[in-house]
Amino acid sequence: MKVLIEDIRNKFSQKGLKITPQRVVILEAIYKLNNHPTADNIIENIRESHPNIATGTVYKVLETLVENGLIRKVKTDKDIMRYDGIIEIHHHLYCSKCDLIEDYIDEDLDNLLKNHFKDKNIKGFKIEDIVLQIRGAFDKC
Amino acid sequence: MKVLIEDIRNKFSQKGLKITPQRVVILEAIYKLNNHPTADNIIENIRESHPNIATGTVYKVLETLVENGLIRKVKTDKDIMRYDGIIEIHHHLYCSKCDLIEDYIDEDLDNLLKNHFKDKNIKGFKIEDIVLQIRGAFDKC
DNA sequence: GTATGTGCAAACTTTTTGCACTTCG
DNA sequence: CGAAGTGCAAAAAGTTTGCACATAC
Repeated sequence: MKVLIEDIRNKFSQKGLKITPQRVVILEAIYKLNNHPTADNIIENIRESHPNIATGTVYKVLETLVENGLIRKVKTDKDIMRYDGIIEIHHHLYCSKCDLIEDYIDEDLDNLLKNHFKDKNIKGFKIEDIVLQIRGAFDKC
Repeated sequence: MKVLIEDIRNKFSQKGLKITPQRVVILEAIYKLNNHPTADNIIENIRESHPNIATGTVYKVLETLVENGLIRKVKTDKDIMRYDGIIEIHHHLYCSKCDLIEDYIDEDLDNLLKNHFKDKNIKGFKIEDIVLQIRGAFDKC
């Protein structure tokens, strides 16, 4: 994934967020790592270029990014939070043998779901979005 | 939900697990609470009848139950683990306004998915099960 | 009787918080 | 300059661990 700093700066501006080196480097790391990193993965990754960044800052920045829709939290059944730089709706393949979570994009599937829930609505509940957790095993694992 | 102690005891026996009062009361609590309780919800619930149970024991029992397929962990984007007493495949409605997670059962949907993934398989990945995270808002919230 | 399970308290991990200091715009 | 953001260190919250004791079978 090609990551342009200029794009990242624009995203912050569009949301009215101040552009700070910490925010830029954190969002850049999420895009580069692009395998649903944990806060720790991110810290490790940016320590090279930014050794003085504080853990608290990283968590605060991540929270800000989530609130502003620049990243998403990924649901897992571990007690470590993971983050996703892709904000368009997509699904996740969870490996049952290791911690790998891969993205899965499938427009046919999204259309299928859209049609299904157009006919059949859930009473007392208004759907905002649907994400599939597809659990299984990667051949490589 | 009617919870029969005898059923719970049988489940433990079938898995070769010793029947202890702690295990019985914990599984019973999960069935009774049936709203995807946290470890804390469970402890609170059983303290009335079982005031001396240790936190560590509750976590160990929960882990044993998960390993033996008697309960499931529920994926959330909070850092608190939640548990589900329903082990058959079903989907979840996540409220975007509060912490409510409701079960959603839809056989038509399951058939739709089965057909979709029969035709279209994901290369390098063998699907074990699929759970939908349906995010939205309950009218009551 | 023996393998398995529990209680307890301490430790560990991840995340949050408060406040003085700094920086962006 | 002023509002917003950061660093730091302490603490909170949730979970795990190790070991002596207790219990199920």
